[in-house]
Amino acid sequence: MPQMKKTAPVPKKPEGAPKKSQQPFGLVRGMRDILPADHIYWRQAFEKAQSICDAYGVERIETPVLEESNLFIKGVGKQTDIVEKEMFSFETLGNEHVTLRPENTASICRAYIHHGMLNLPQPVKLWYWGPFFRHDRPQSGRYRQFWQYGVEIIGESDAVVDAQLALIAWRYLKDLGIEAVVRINSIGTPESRINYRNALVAYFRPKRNRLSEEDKKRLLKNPLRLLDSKDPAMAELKAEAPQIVDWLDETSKNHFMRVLEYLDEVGVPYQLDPFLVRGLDYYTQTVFELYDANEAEETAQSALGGGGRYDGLMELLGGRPTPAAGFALGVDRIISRLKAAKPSLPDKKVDVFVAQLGEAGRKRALALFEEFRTAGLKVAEAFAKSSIKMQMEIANRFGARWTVIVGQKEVLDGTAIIRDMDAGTQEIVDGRKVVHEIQKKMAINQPPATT
RNA sequence: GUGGCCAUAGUUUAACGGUAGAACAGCGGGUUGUGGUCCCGCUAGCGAGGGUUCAACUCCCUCUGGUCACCCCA
Repeated sequence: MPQMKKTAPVPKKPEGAPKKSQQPFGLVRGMRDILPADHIYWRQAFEKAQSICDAYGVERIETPVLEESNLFIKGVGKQTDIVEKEMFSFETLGNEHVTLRPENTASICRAYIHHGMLNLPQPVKLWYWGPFFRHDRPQSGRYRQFWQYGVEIIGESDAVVDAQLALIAWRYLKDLGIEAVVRINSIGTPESRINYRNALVAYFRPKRNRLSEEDKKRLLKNPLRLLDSKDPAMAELKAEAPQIVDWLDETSKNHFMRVLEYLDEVGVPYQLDPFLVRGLDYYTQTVFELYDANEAEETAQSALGGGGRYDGLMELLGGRPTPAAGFALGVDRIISRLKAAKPSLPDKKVDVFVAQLGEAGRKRALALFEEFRTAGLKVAEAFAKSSIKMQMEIANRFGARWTVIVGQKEVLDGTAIIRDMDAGTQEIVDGRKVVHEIQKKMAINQPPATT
């Protein structure tokens, strides 16, 4: 249970004063509620993810939100920002050191090893959708609990997989109406990365007095990060800086070329970005990020997702050496684009509203509702309301095409009233055939099925 | 973690050194069995704590939160 911090003693309320109820609870920093109004978008995004994964033979996996801290320290990399300052870590009552997952790739590799998935036909293709946690400072498009949709393809080293992943991510966004551009680069093998790193340091060290304080730190700590410095003075320095492509071995170069060829073939727009390095240690070879093509400049939060190959991770986590690649997309950012593009999606309208009057009418309506529902119609009600006026108002709010009214009189007569909500006309029909009557009307009103 | 800006009902907001108006939403009415318009009413607020002052929502400080930028990422 969360404990309130002990502060100054709460002053006693004067006797007889109107008791002010407790201060309402707020949200924990960086957390947020996703309200019903937004679920139209969330649902759309989720269903699209599901269908595209089905189409590509990618199967769903969910790993726990809580993992051993060491999994991430080892998997993501001790030196990374994620591990150094962004993890929600704590010790359990059983003295376990656990962490709320900051990303999913390490967990999925853990699951792959744990369940012996190497005995499955390779590659194993998995997708996930769920919440992740990073103790970052909240900002536009950045929350401490955020959602990711991701795909991992494990057990295949061919370049076609890299291209396919970028394709799936790009295609997914496009199907949702978001034009994205893939920025892509190769960082080669761990060896070429180290060589390149040394070359970078050699290049920048003589120029270190021209670097910002921030960049000086990077030069010492993580020289690759110098490449995505936003310091304008860096622009010219970067232009002359060695590029990693020149440090790739033949195999890596070849691999990268093939990825690009495949992307050309399927028409995925990409930009070569020689300065793209990613913040997680496990990447090898191909790395890519997806950006909103309509966002003029790379503003802070325009990255919609990223991914790449991580051939060394499985072994690092104690499994057999297994090549793998994947991507993750930021669902929250996608949703905000969706909302911006279509501020109001039409509410799902209801076919029929069942209105009732009097106790007998209510009983009949209860049963009638079930009849409609079983028949597969979208139906709504407000049984708790007794005024017909109120019910009509609610029916209207539901956007009901028809309202079926049963009151005392109709129950006695064995009839029901069908009101056409658009025309404002109504007719009396046989109470046992209401559902059938509505279905007949729907058939008339519905245009013939599209081809 | 660092810096700028901000903080009034559920939401968008107004005003004032002497304790707050509005719009939208919500709820209820406009005679008892009928909606979308219109009219009326009701509910609901100064983020928390401290200081200055006769008096603070209004000035000052701290905290909390939001936002934007950096860092980094999704």
